[in-house]
Amino acid sequence: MHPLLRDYFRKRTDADEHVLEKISPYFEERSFKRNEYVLREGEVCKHNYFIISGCMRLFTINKEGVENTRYFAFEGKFATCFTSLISGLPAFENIQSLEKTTVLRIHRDDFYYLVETEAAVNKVYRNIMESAYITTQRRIYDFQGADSLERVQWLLKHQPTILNRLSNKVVASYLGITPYTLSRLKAKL
Amino acid sequence: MHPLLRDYFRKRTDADEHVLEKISPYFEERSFKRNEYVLREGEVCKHNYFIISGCMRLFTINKEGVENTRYFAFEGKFATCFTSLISGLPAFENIQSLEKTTVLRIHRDDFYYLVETEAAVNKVYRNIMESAYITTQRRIYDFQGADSLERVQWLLKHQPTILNRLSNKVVASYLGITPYTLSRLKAKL
DNA sequence: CGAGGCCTTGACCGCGGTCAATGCCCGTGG
DNA sequence: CCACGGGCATTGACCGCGGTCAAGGCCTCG
Repeated sequence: MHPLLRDYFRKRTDADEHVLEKISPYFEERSFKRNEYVLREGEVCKHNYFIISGCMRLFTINKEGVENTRYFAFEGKFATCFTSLISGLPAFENIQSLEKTTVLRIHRDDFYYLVETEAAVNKVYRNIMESAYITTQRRIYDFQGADSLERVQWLLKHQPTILNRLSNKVVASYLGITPYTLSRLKAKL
Repeated sequence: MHPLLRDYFRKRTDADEHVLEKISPYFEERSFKRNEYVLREGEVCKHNYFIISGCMRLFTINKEGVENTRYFAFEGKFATCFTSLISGLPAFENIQSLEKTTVLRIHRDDFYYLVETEAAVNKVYRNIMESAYITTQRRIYDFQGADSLERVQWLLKHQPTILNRLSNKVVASYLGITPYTLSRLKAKL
């Protein structure tokens, strides 16, 4: 089992080496180029991706073509479109790699099989869902009523590396403002 | 076990009568008056509430005193502050009954004990978290970039009863607009 | 070297928030 | 039974934030 994934399980469960080796074969390594689409809106999401290196984003595109980024996943995090993975319905979200990215992916059928049969995976899954829920709620809470300046300051406080690592366009779509406004605000600071 | 709660488990698990009767004693009945606070920001949320009759809302108040309602729970739904229940940390959200409300509540310690030991409760919990996550994501998606008129139309389409059952003030805080704007838009339709 | 993509910056303006005034509904108490 | 008061809904006037559009510059890559 890859050391990053081993760490992930070790931090969240008491799974022993035997269990980890049992889980390991269900994951397979894949690579994506910079800006490659991993999942497109309308497709059914078949995999859960654990990121070894690089970065992905989960985002939607509304009917006017405006992008809204929900989530950035960096090394050592899972990324998938849960709304599709859970339901088996077509996704309304896209997943895109923002850098050259290497992942371990697990098929949804295998994943949910393990959730049902392996306590460690059940626990990790619960932990992922809980974290995703809390993070989402927290972000809504922090952004509600916040103007554009406050949103940028929020990012500086909570995820400052993002501002340097990723393009203005992508960051702006995360903050719910336009790249123009973001550019003006960066100039001020 | 109360028939509404029994239905809830029956729809989501294959738990038999024996299991349901084992779970049942962990729930206790409570009532709340109209507009009573069930949980205040800063308190730790100790219970998960299953609503038998009436209605509650989960909401935050930002530093300017503006309310933001996340979730309405009606009969036959669970309501709690998960961000606090999961972490054991003080809530940044409030829970308030909007009508005279009767609930079955279960203590967080009992609840997580059952999540660990009873497959049916584990499954129900997963189901709740998944639904909460999907609902939140869906709402963000539908609201992103939507102007005030589109938000009201969204509510008419998805939860039309809310517009009659609850006050403008509360509905507006759910839609992320002011009661003034909501009032103007209702006049138009 | 040219094309395309992104960043920057200025000018414009419209949506919706804010504030204030008024009216309505309803519960409470004299 | 009526008078009073508080809370909410309604509506008009105002205006500011931030979105839109356009132009220009820079960088990268083929």
